[in-house]
Amino acid sequence: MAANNIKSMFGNTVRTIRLSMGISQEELAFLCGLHRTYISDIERGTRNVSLENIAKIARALGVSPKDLFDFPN
Amino acid sequence: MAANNIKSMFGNTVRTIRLSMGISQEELAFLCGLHRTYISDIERGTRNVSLENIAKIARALGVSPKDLFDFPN
DNA sequence: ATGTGACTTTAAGTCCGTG
DNA sequence: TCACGGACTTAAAGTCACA
Repeated sequence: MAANNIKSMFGNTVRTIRLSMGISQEELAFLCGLHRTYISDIERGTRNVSLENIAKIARALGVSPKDLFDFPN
Repeated sequence: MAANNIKSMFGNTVRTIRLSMGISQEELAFLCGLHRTYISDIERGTRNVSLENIAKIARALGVSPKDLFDFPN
């Protein structure tokens, strides 16, 4: 898993925060108002998420959008 | 102009950094490998930019992606 | 040098399912 | 509970002419 692209790094960050909250992908999907398969894809780094969904995910995770980009560049 | 949505805030941040570099939208577009009018749309907050283009823009501006989200939630 | 509406092509995002 | 696929629908990507 080459995690050196923005989609993978974003997905890994989402997964890490979600697991730290102790919730499932389905629960996060519900909190975001997004589809469960979409969250799965995002965490695996296969989706090119756009701004409004980044905001929804950040809100659902209780962080600010920039926290989802807090990986070593 | 509700600047309290993520597209507008992202666009404003891009514009601020671009202007601090003293370059035009056309020059930024060239550095990004994106279209001039697309950059214009982004800065005005009318485009729902996705991860890969966020990465291109950050690279062109010489910042990390999270710097483009450095606004108060 | 930039804003904007219109447009076509591509990919985002949904929803059905399976092991 | 999640990865993954197929088949969709909607929206983003990308381009243009003109103000």
